[in-house]
Amino acid sequence: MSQAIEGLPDKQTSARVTISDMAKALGLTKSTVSRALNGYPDIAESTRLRVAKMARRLNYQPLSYAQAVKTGRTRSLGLVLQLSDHDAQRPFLAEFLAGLSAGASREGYTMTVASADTHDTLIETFRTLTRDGKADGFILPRAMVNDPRARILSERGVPFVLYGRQQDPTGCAWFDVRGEDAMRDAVAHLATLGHRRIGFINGRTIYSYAALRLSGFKSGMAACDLPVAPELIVENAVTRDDGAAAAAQLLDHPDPPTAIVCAVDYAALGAYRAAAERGLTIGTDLSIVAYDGTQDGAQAQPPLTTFSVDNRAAGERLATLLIRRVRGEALETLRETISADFVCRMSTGPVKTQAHPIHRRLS
Amino acid sequence: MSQAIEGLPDKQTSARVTISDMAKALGLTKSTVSRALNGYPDIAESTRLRVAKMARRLNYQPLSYAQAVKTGRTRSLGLVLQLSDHDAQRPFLAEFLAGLSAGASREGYTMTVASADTHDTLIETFRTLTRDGKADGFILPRAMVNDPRARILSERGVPFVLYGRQQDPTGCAWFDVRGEDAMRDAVAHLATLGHRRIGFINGRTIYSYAALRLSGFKSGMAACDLPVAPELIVENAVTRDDGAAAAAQLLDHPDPPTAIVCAVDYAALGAYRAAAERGLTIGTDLSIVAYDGTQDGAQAQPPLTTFSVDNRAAGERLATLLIRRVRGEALETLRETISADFVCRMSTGPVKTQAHPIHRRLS
DNA sequence: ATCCTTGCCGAAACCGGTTTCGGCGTTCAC
DNA sequence: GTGAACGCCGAAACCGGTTTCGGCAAGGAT
Repeated sequence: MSQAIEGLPDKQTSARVTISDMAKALGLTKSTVSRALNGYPDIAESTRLRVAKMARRLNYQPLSYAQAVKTGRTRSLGLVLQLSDHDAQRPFLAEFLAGLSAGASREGYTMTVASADTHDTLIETFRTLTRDGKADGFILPRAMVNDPRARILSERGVPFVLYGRQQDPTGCAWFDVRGEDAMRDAVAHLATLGHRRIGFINGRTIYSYAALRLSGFKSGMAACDLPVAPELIVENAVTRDDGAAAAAQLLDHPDPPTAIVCAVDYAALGAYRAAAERGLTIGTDLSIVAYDGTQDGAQAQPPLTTFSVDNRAAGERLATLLIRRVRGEALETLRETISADFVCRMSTGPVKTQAHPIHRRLS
Repeated sequence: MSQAIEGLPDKQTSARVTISDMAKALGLTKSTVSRALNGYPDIAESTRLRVAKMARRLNYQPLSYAQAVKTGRTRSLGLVLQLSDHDAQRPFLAEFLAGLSAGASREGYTMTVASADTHDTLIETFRTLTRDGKADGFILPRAMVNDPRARILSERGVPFVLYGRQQDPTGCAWFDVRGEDAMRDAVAHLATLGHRRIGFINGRTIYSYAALRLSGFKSGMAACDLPVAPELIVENAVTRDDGAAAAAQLLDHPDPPTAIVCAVDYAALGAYRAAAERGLTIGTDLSIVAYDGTQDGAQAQPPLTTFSVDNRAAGERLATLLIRRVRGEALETLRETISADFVCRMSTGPVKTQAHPIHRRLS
């Protein structure tokens, strides 16, 4: 099948080194070479070393798809993009993907990515991808509270790692950034600036991060001896428009907050708009802390105080965790979390005592 | 190798249909089945139909990696992300990738993506990816004037398709959006608004799009009988900062432009900043037309008049073109361009006759 | 000395496909 | 009626690996 493509030299000119070449060069059979390379116990340590050395000398690397015929594993990690997420993920993707492929390639793995628009095509994609051995396991970004992807893959016995956590950890490996800690620290930061009436704009509650960040906000309030006002909590805001609407609701309250914690940068950027429409200056009349560390937050006027998450690093960790999972490591050792980095910029400032004179609280 | 992973059912429970199953079900040999499926001429039309029908009934799909052992082709398209592009690509990537994988999966292909940070790792990545049969061909986003990727792949006989064009088309298939037409139309649009002194902020000249867009700008000026002022042309501006600096240079000129065409949305957003610093209102004091159709442009104040490119569609086309290339189609039939869509928003307006009274031209 | 392990490796089957080769039965020309 | 050509399919080799099985030689126990 070496049908030369018109105008191009034959691909086969740079011949690959096969296991038979190795065997010939070593005076062994290919079965021995294979077992030596794969760490079988019935190979003498001395020949194992000889084989390894020769492999390095000849730059031999087994063809993953030739291996796959027998083993069923192809040394590639799957990622299925969900296009319905019109909200976030967009700016993160490049960094995230770079991290994933870096982590994968370090172990000789590659990333295969597919996409799906509807829920049905999503599970169908997982089905065909695993059936056809296109991926040995999957990265599942944006863990949901009841994640259908995790359920399906568990049923089918396909390894996966979540970006995000689950209440019920059975069957799940994961990596996550502790957003709840960030929300707690956000409240603490605002409290030291004198804010006592603090609102919270949460992200989509279908995702598991939302519950965590809300709990972090609440525990932060409790830690500062501040009451949590249910009327100052809005959920499911992830876009600028969402954030503007949510912030409008908070700011139009008879007893409005002097500060808002947002679970998502873009919601905060929407809050900027709502504030501007009401003649409030961010950082003085209204303080805002968000979470994500997007470029747009840094570029905003004023620059957004937020918690930055390193999506590249997350990708790297997820890839290595998944590889370890594929290799059979136990779930318990495959759960990691890290913290987000506080980036203090200009959207937070000391509370303005006379900010809302009419509705001022007497506490 | 069916080592059950702890806590998960065995993957083999959902047994695949192999070509031997097909052969048995049809009372044929697997060689006949294979040739029937692959369109060999020595198979009776009647049996070809029987085989095809059975394949559909049994939902048979040959294992790509099993095929690859013989054919060397694995039905996957490669994409290598260059992390050095800290500028654009970021927001496009999700849409672009979605388009790629959609186009690929329609033909039974998958996308394998890798990343590289330096130039050396870049070519090394291509080398190993092709050597190990991880991809049958490559998508090369952001064509450069002298593209090292195209050179290497041509030498090695590996199929590829450029996103962008080349002056020397030999050996190259491509897809591109005609940015030069957009720049021409941008000038025409500004000219009908009365602008005569128009600046141009170009993108990176290492990329092939820059020369095209510049020529489009110039031909647009010529078509409107406007002189091209070399002092009003700045190149290599792709970020906000770049754009701000470039716009500053133009606006501080003794005879400043009343309108600026930007080859890149983000540069235009930087120009917004430079204009604001000089007390100029975008849309009245200074008109700006850009190109890309980013979200940030739409969100800007005022919303940016720009040319929107459909990166999802581009990805789809690129994938199908590459597949056709891999299948051996001639290069000449594998070159496509489309036009960008003009999105008229608020950053352009009629020229203000007394905009810069002191330096006003007497033309 | 014999028997049984044990360590170590070769032989061969196997995985799921593709591709070459050869041969059978018809059909056609002469 | 015979030979050649052709249409169609089976048999078998092959691709580059993995894995099972068996056997040889050395060493230890008896």
